[in-house]
Amino acid sequence: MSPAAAAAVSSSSSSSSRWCPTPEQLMILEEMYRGGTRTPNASQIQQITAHLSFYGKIEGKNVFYWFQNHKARDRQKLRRKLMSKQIMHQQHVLYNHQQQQQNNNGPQNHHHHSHHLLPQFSHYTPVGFLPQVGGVEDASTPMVGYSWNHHHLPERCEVVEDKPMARTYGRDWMIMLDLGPTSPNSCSRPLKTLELFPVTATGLRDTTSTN
Amino acid sequence: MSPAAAAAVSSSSSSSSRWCPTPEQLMILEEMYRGGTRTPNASQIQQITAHLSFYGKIEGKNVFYWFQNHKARDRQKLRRKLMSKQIMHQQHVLYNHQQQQQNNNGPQNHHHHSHHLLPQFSHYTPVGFLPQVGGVEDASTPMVGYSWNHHHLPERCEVVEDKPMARTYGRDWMIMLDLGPTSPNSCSRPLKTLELFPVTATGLRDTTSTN
DNA sequence: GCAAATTAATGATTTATTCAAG
DNA sequence: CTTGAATAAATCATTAATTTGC
Repeated sequence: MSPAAAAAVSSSSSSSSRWCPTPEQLMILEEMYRGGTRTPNASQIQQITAHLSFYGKIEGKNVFYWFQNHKARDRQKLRRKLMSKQIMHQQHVLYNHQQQQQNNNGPQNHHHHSHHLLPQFSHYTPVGFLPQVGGVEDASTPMVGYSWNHHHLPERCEVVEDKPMARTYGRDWMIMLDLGPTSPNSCSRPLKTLELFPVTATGLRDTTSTN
Repeated sequence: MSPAAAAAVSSSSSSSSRWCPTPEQLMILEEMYRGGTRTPNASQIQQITAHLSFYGKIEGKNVFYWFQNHKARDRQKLRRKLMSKQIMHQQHVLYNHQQQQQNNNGPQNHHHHSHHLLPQFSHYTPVGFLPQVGGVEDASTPMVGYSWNHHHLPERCEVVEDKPMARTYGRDWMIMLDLGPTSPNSCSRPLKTLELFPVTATGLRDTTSTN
């Protein structure tokens, strides 16, 4: 899996501060996503990474992030869609309301079941969390927030390998890696022998300011 | 809530689903936090983990999570405090208002400089993010939200080494790990030797064996 | 005193937001 | 404008405190 691994690093340029997926990689990822993969666990990510590394430099975190972002933006897109639909609906209602007030005629077969209106136009749509299993894609069916119970998964959900155990908590995990190429800061704190009690964390100040 | 039913997970080894910090570990972590550490990077986390592993089983992710949670809850606490202060202030104003309406006497030296009121009572206090550098602790000084500019750091901030580049994205990263070693438990928790230690304090904490 | 039943803390995950490279 | 990267907020879940009836 190291073939392309070292690719860009030493050779020309790049050192691109961020991963740039090749078309093949992207295709594969999208296919997997379409196939139902949403939150791959550690081993899955490793596999995927290994697989994709054949087409170009890539790391596990890239895959991790890709799925996170894709999922989030998909959901966001969907939310936006629903919201606009909502707003249109409200406007529609409002419109009809005004119309009715202005001229009380015409049955106007508007079928607004007043229920199923979103909680409210709070700046923060409570859309909540959907279980991350099947493809959420279209969701022409509102089911705004609120929990499901399996069945309901829109056709996709084919081979969701994912350990079928209820609540697949990968139970695996990430650990830090990639300790800064060079001494992160002053020398390498002996690290062994643990200078008993650095009671004052002085050395390690964090930062990551303002974000 | 649930009956004691859950307790029966046979294997003595509880396989504690979650890390349980020993008093020593906790002490050290808190000291570091107090010292200013907020979002340690990979290498820092590794060091810390190494350190703490001397007092009991621990993983990098535990340290990572600990800081995340601690920081978040600190912020939350602070936010709550500010909010209640806000509310009290409003109530105070309201109270005075009513008083004034009811009986227009008494100068009531209430010193409410109407400015310095938070943007508004939007359901979502914009308190925002404080830069996580110095000890935020008391914050008797409001400085509600709004950016600082270094200087102002309360005494702590000594050696800020960390790349001084603005917006230090020291982002090194995590990679997946621990793909279930097939027999995760097994291995008897070697506990890294060290086991022999006056782990003392509260003999009950255990954490050792079986877990 | 002591467990079962509640509640409070807090470890672990997921989701939403934000920042900035290209 | 799109999207990789990173952080913060919200949430879930389990353990420790605490309360309560005996």
